[in-house]
Amino acid sequence: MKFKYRRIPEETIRRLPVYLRGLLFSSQMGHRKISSSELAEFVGVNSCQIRKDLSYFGEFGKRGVGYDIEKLAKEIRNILKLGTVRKAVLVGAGNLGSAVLTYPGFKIYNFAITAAFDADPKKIGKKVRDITIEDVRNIAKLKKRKIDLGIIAVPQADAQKTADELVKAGVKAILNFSPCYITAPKRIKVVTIDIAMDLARLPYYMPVS
Amino acid sequence: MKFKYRRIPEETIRRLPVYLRGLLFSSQMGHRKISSSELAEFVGVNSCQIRKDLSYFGEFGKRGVGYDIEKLAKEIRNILKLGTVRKAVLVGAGNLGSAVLTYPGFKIYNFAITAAFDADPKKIGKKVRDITIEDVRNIAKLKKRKIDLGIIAVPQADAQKTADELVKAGVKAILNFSPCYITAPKRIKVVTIDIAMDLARLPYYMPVS
DNA sequence: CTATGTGAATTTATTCACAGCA
DNA sequence: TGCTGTGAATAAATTCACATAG
Repeated sequence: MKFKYRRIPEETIRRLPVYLRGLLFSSQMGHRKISSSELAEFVGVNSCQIRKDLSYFGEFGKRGVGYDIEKLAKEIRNILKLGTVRKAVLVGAGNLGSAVLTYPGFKIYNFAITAAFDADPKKIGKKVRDITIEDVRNIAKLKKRKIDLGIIAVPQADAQKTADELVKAGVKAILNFSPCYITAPKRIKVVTIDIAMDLARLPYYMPVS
Repeated sequence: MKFKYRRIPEETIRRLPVYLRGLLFSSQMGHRKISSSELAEFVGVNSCQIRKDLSYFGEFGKRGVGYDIEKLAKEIRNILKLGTVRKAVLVGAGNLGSAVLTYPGFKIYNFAITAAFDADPKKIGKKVRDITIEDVRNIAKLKKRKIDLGIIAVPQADAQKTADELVKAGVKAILNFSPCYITAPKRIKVVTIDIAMDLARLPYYMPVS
């Protein structure tokens, strides 16, 4: 790389995990190397987009050949800082929260949910997998446990309050499943996943029938 | 509106449900009208973005005053074609699928999940809410039931096959929760929600500590 | 010859800035 | 005066096109 520092597009960062997923998939199929066009097939992104995205971080391929899958996967993990295990906490152990707690897809990115909280006395004390659900009023005590990530799956009305408490408890980023906009100090990255929101725009694209 | 037809940005469509959610929230707080800057506060989008987005579809506000909340909400519902009830089908009633099935947030967009399928014999025949889980091999029979939307929450390996079957069964759009890219004829809009994917980019934004 | 890496061109999206209406 | 609606300006992202390395 000729080391011209250029601003890295948000969209590029959003796509890197997609590439990583594609690489793992291809690797599981027994492949060792892959071209940008082959990867493009797997992930639904065009090939020069992929090359451009990667070029922000270095030269990872061999011209005329393609990319070594293991090597590229490692590079992407490195860029995304997925190298170390990250502890996460879940707040809100309702239907959606419980699904998140048992979701197997987090492990490959080195995330481990190590604590869960809920406000419902009936849930407090219960065990889901190896996690005992704690009283939401004790979130503050999390601080000692060095948790990097907060996952919010509480009702809309409690979401902002929960976010504030998580920030106080020292999380560095928040994944929000509550259907609302939440704010946090700008050093804390917040990503909101509102499943109804993605649903709501589908009819727009449907033919009038 | 002076009726110059301009291409409507994808991003605008993505934001309309966000505005709608903000309007409903504001309405619940007892407000009747709202300015673009007030709405901007609620939804975390800047005010001229909101005005520009709306301007693609018409003139819905009053200068010097703002927008009538009910009226604007109605207009947005109309643009998004949320006026009629849409039937949806869920395929895959695991943890995530079940959470989707019980998710309360779909109703405000006029979606109703009216059928659910699974491959697991232990689940087939069981009832979740008022839905009886059917055998996944019977998806083809859906065709008669005029379902608009397919929701996929099956393991990665079965996702594409499920999508193909849903397309054959006549769905007009697909919401995919499986962690993989799926293809469909281009008349069928596919939106993928991969919760691990959104998680995976958070460490990038975390300070090195 | 093949597939990468990348400036340049193009397209798409956002923000500015202000005219114009209530 | 206050806030909308919108061209024009700017910024961001994508795609082209090709020189370059293996």
